[in-house]
Amino acid sequence: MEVQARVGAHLQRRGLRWSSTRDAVVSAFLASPHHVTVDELLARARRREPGVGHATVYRTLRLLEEIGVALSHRFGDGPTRYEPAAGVPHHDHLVCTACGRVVEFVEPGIERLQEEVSRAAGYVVHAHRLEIHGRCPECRRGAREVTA
Amino acid sequence: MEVQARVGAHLQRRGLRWSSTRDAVVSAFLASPHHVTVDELLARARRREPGVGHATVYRTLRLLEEIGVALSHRFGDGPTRYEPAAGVPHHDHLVCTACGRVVEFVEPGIERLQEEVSRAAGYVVHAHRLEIHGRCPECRRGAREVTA
DNA sequence: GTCGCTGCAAAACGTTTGCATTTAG
DNA sequence: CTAAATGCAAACGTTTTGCAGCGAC
Repeated sequence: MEVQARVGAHLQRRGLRWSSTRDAVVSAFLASPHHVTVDELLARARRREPGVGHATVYRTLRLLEEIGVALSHRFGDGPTRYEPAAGVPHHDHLVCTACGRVVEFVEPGIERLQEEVSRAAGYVVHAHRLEIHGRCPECRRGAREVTA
Repeated sequence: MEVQARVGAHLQRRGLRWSSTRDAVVSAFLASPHHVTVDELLARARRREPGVGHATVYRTLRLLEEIGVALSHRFGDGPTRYEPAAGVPHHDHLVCTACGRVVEFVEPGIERLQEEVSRAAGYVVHAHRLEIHGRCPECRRGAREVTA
């Protein structure tokens, strides 16, 4: 597993350890769809390691972010959501304001213009984040309610 | 004052009232720089009406957002920040990851591409939000620390 | 045997809400 | 007089932290 190896290398380099709990959380993360919440991850990790506490999930996710394997987003209100950063090309998000569904998209032109703007302002870019909020096609017909 | 009139009209239309506390908060908001926090607003409002509670600031800000006079942003971690929505053209934000400074910019090409992406996906856009995170020119030279 | 990791509970944080009271209309 | 608005404190949901014990190396 590519990602596991990458995580392992970082842990070793920093004198950190590989535990079965950590393995359960990382595996849960890798097996999850994009934009999972900590609670969803906790439930999945507990299927393998029933005693996992939620603090551990938070701590592990922070580690994965530092390593560059996970990305976090806060769409609208609720809890922070996580997605893989490794092996997944950069993309932006379309968020439905009615049902909460999130769609990913890539628009090279936008990426390029962002680079230009940043360069012109003299910034060294670390990250960027674009969210478009609107009603998705399904929610435009019929009174579907908020689900996610 | 244009904005005050707009707020007044909405209040009347909805059977809401214009109190001196509300006036203090709205004035504080209008007199503040962009991207103020609730705490900053509270401090400023208290200069005129010392007893204001923070719940009132939150409630008033929510009202201003509903009316379309204020916009909220959550850059990175901290508290929600507010800026005027009326009379200020749409813009995006460059956030310095070192000092927290926020610069506004407009890039019509990005706006246009966002519209195209949304239309292609069948979404009806309500809002969009683009943040670019990086080191600002000042923070690139010298080890300036996080301030905001 | 070290020192990092863990679960738990408690704290922290920003925000919202319930309620008794005040106040605008 | 009615109902909206207020301040306070308590509640909320999410995330972080302190700590004593456990477990990897």
